[in-house]
Amino acid sequence: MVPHDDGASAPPAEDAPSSSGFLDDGKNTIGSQLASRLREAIISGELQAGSKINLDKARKTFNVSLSPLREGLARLISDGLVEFEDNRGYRVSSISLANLEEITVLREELEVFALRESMRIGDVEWEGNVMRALHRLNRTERDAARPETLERWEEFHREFHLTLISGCGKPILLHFCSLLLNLNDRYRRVFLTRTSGDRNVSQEHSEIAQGAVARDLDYACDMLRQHIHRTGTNLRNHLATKGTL
Amino acid sequence: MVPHDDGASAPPAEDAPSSSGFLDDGKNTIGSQLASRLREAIISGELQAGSKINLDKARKTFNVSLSPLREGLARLISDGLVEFEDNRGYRVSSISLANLEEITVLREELEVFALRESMRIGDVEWEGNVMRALHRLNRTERDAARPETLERWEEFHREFHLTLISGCGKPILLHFCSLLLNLNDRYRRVFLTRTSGDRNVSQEHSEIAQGAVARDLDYACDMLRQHIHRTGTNLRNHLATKGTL
DNA sequence: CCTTGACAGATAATCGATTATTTGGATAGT
DNA sequence: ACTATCCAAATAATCGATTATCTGTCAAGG
Repeated sequence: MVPHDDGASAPPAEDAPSSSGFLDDGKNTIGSQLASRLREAIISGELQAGSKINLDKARKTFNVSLSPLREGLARLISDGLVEFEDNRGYRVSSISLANLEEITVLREELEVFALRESMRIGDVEWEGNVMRALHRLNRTERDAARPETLERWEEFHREFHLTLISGCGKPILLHFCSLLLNLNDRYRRVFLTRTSGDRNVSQEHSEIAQGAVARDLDYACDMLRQHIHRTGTNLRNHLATKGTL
Repeated sequence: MVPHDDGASAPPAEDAPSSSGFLDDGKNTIGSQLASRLREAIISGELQAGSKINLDKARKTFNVSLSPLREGLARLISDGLVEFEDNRGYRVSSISLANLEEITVLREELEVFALRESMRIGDVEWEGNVMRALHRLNRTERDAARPETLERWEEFHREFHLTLISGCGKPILLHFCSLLLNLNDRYRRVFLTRTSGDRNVSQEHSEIAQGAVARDLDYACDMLRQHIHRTGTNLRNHLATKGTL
């Protein structure tokens, strides 16, 4: 058995190919790396919603050739972050009130359903993963002044929600939830750099997680639904205020 | 230089299911056309589930270059019909009992939810579309001896189910349902060339549609759920019998 | 002044060739 | 015999250049 160097994500050297590293995991091809970079650029708001993606400029910006660029963009289409039309190219998916509301509603339906299934059939390892994800999340500070803490918090937050439903044994459902989470996170990162004053998000997460491992189906599902709903409401308000739609 | 076309080149405008399409195309690029051809090949079972897709062979089979081939395959990944791994290429998604059951369960959840929403907010035009889709479907014969009737029936059947939920005003949800329908249709086309004897599928569709336009929420949803469930059960039985899984 | 059509620049799609990676099999060492 | 290592064929990824398509502009005709 190979020691699986887990731990914190090692900062990948900018351009260091395989030479000495024997543990080169996932992101091997340029296309894959691009997909990650583009995804981050879109979710973080660096690439504005609705804007056109000029292949030539993108090619120069990222110092890659067309083929891997298209490859990367193709994956973001699967993620719902990029749209495409024949002969007309790619553009960053638009945001809108209706879109946000749909995402929220679908998260309430799907994530809650997945949580229920997880509680129904999840095993002890799942419980452990949930508690770990909760702990890491609540131990991570979220300081709007330091962007790197935001990014880290976002990562752990996403991880927490996915872990929560990871016991459901339904890969397609997990895939759907993952997409919705992606879409939702973009709204939060663009419009919400801090938590609304009247919420204690850490406590909300704790309540959900503890209800989940205690297999208190109705309680946990209700907490999760409210959690999602509150976030949706907050986002809607900020979108209405700041957004120029 | 002109790409020489061997005999297989069919008139590309042939399969125009666009009910209202005065603008003929949409399938402009080679990549788009390939996506359609590959999708049909997979759903119909021509390309066996789980099999590897050799790019070189596929390139020759379809008389295209690598770029559009990858383009087309990328779209099928979005559809869940093809899987991909870095440096290891593409393969047709596997089928399994668990996969079938998940698809069925998710269809029951999502399609029924979408139907309810459609009945709640769908307009008169939606009602009309439903009735038209129902009529076309029930007027189309399904003769296992003539494959072209099967294809046509499948097309109308898919169209019916999508139309039924098209009034819900939720594009992402519709997208999810469309994917699930794709995945489900593959099972049916591989394992069920005719309807189970104890079912009257036309009547089932009629009941759903009429309940829908009558806005009888609970009735229509219940009928749809049963309809999906029965299909799932039938498929499971055939899969257990014929399939070597 | 408005419409129509043609031209040119911009942009996307595709190709053929090249480079990188994986995989299976042969070979050498224990 | 068994394992590890290295090679070569197969396969995927990437590149640079070419071809096809679109889009805006401008001039001619009504």
